[in-house]
Amino acid sequence: MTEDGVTIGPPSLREIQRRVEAYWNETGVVARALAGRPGGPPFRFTEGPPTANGSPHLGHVVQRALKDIQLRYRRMKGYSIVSPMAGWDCHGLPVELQVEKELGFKSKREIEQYGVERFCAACRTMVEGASKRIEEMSRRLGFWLDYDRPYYTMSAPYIESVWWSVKTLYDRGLIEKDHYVLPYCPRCETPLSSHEVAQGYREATDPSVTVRFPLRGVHGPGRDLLVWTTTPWTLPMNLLVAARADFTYVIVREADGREVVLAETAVPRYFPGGAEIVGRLKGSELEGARYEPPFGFLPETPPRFRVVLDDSVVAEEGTGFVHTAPSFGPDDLRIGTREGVGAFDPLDSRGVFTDAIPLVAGRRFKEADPILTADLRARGRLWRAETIRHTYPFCWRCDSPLLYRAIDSWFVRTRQLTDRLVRHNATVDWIPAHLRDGRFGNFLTEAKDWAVSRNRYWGTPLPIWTCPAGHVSVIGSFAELAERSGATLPPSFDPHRVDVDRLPVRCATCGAVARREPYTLDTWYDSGSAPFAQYHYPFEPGPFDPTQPLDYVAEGLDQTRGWFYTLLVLAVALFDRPAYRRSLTTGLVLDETGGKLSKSKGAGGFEPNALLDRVGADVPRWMFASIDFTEPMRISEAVLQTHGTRFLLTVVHATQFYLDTARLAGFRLERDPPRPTPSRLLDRWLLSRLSGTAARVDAALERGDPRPATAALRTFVDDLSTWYLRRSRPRFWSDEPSDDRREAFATLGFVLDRLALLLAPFVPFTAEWVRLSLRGRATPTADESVHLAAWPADFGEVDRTVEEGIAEVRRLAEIAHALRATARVKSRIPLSELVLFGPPSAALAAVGPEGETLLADEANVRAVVHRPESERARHDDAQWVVREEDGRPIAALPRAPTPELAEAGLAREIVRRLQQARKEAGLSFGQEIELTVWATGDAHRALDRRRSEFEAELLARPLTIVEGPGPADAREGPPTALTRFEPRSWEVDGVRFAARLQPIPTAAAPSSAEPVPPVAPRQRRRRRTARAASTAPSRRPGARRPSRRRRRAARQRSTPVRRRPAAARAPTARRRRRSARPGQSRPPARAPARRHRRSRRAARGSRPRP
RNA sequence: GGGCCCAUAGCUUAGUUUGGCUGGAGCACCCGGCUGAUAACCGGGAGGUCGAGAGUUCAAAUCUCUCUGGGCCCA
Repeated sequence: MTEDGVTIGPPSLREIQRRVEAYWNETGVVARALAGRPGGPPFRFTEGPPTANGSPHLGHVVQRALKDIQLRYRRMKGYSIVSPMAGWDCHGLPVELQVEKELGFKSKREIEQYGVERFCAACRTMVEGASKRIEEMSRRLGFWLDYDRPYYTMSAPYIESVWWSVKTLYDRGLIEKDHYVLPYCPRCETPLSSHEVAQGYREATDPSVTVRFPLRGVHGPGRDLLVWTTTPWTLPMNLLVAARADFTYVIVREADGREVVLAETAVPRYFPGGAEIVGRLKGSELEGARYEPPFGFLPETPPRFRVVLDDSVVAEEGTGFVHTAPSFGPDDLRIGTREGVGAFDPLDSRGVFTDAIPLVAGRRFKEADPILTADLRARGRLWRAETIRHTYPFCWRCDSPLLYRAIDSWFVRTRQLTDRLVRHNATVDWIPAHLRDGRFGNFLTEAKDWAVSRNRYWGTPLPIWTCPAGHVSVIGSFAELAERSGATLPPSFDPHRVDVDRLPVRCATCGAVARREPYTLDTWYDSGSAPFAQYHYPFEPGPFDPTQPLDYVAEGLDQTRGWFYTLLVLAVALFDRPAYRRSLTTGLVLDETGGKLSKSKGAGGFEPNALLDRVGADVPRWMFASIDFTEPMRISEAVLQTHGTRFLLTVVHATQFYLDTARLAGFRLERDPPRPTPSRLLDRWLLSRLSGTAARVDAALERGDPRPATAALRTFVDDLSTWYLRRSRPRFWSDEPSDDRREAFATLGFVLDRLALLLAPFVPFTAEWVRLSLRGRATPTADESVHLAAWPADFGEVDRTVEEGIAEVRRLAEIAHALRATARVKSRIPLSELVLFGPPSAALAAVGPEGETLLADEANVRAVVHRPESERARHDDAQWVVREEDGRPIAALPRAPTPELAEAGLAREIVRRLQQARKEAGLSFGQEIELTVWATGDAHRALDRRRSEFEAELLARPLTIVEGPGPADAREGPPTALTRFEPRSWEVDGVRFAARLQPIPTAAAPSSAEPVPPVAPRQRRRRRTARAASTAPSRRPGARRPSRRRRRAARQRSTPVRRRPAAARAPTARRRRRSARPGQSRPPARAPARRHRRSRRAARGSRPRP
């Protein structure tokens, strides 16, 4: 990536995001990608429409990231995405309540006074605003959908398609009106879906009363049934008492001589002190027993107030007799219907008692509890009154206690579909797999009929009309509506309640004016229609194929009861097929403490826009594709770092290393470079690793699960950065355009180019930057985008021999490092040989001398030699450290270097200190210096013999070597801005030396005239330590003495230092020489020193040390 | 009350489908080393009752049962 033709780098992740966004915007890449390649096979997809009623949260981010990964992969594979449309779920109670809140409304009456039309217009405005916010977040996240032509569930064509489906279902007998018990919010004056209810359970205190129901006839008088309830307000509506046929009931004589009847299992709960049992009978013997109703407000016919048998009665709580008020419980209604006693509901739509129950007329339902209880007590009917703590449902939006009541409602007869739902679901590939037969399968078999009507305003009007004679007409299109109403629909026709209800629809059967059923559709019905309704099917030709399920959907776990369910029901009911082939389901996103990220609580630092501002899109994308998203996800800064930042920075810096070195070497990567065929072992190894990684990534994405792919990529990038590059650096620094250097660049360039392709679905910004940077064009065109490139068709071969050989080299290198640690010989000091006992392993032998060279370099030994195990004895412990495993010798290393090697090591040591001193003095990489070194004895000899080497590596012109102890005022430790050019002294392993370095002023680098502040030494560590210190104490209460390192860091912190941005540093003469381009800010690290050293060594015929 | 899922080092996790090597990584920590692409890197160390218990088996992180804790759903 370039800016004004000048390479800058390495950029931050945010900077990468900014540049890539600009490039996409300028070149129109997104539109081209969305248009797809003509003729590609379809990949069927539908965006699950988010409810447009609030601000985006992290839950949106995870699903959008995962969807986008799959879609990008399919696009690169040549599929045509059907459809890439964004979509918005516009209707429903959440939207209405949000608007009510904004308008300050508390009841439906206020809406009607305000005007339904105005109210719906306000809903529309709200939806448009909220959808823009989610759209904006999605765009920033890099989720490429067609946001310019989205589907809205509130649009006229969409609604018409929904109407078509309602009519189709009705014609198939799958939609009916029924009287059914539903959770009902008296404040919102509408039944709620189970999905909505589930969000509102909480602990509540309610009355718990046990009431006497005196028996009549053969079982009475003088004997009472004990009946328990937590809803005394329903007692006036009691019509029956249910008992269970197979329970044993006992008759207990009380102190006053009266007898009560209850289940035997309930006796310990009701008579903890023991009971006088005077009789026993089976529940079945009580069938038909008549009793006095608790209140006398209702007529006794049809035959009410008797004991009936039902299996819903449980032994665990209550008395074994269940108060049955058919309008106020599902079992109650079922029993009441079965027994033909009808139903009775004296509450109005706000849950207030009507005059039918004079005792509590005008009271809200719960307010009746104490009044009715007092009345029962006064009449001697109350056996016991307590309170109980239990979970009770409240309205998830307005917090009113809900009630269960029977209400007229339209149902989709999903129970008629159960077999087909289960059968089609069996073909779905669920990720995670257990959902298929577990939670989702379970839900399918247990699901009740789906109540789809809502007594509300902002929703798809239920297209069902009833005439006074009771004839039902279902209208399935706007044309039909026009025909039946004799009206011409204006172009601006808005198919919501007001416009639709203006039209005088006539009954198809008798011609009378019919009235529309005054309901809106459950908004889940809207979204479940998305696969066909987004295309206005069947009214317009489009890509929707009714025979084909979607290939892929991805949503949160909550959608098993929501969208996944309604999609399936409608797919089965309308098209008799599954709705999707594969479903990826994510767990909940939690904050770092494991708490919910609710909108009301706010999402802290993880609010999507704040997060995107902070770290860009690729970090959360990579994170969500890496962690186990099928379980609840605790998101924290640490997780973000571990699973996001770290990986991306490694990719970026590896790329930047290539860019810097390739530029100086004048290497240019071909566009779409062919796979090189290098001869070097390391290169072949890297290519083989790439091949294996690519195959794994492809298999994982094909399977629809990104996790194995990100795991493989993480390992690969780690291998690339920490092994391949570490072992290959000198090749890239090489001054001569050798075959070796060319192969190194060709290999790394090719691998990074391919890596960009493999990363593109996951981290589109970073991948784009890598790809474009490699091409190095000042103004890249859309054609060059990684997202318009084809997924690699051929992954290349995995070379097992090479991979196993390198694995063996790495294993042996670890042993060699361990031996050095035991011998306490620093890596910097070369040793003569690494001895390997026994014949070379097959893996090592297969990679030949090159493998051993690699091992020798890594171990910093002059040679790797093999000796028979029998020679173990010749490697005595005084001279050697030996690694043994299971009593057999494995490897050995000399305990000390030869004098010659020790001197070479000492020289390295001094160079290393002086390089560090250069850095600490704030000198740029190419700055030439005037250097004076004072040393005595071995150190002086080591220096003196390597004069030219020192000059070259340290850019010391001139270099003065003085035999002597150096200036008395030489300081130890890192310099300050003031002392950085004054003499310093060091002590290394008992050897003292001192040096003074000063920059040589040049026209281009007037360093003494324009002082450069010293670069902070160990800046990284200090920063990290500071951070750790700020967070650690809370985690580690046991106050330990600070480590030596920590104390050292604390000392260093006290030195004020400033760091100058790299770009601000003056260009050097060297850089000017090497590149005609202006403004290059950073030549490759250490390039000058390494180059000189390597070329001289090459001339001498010795290997460069690692 | 019922269903599904999860539990491996301080944190993130591999291994569990199909029982078999001394349970493997990364971060963090300690010691040492290395370091001008990297927020790094390399070696060593410490840290694990594989949530608890029981069972099956020659052998259990893995299979079975029970329990505990957590999550989600249903009621």
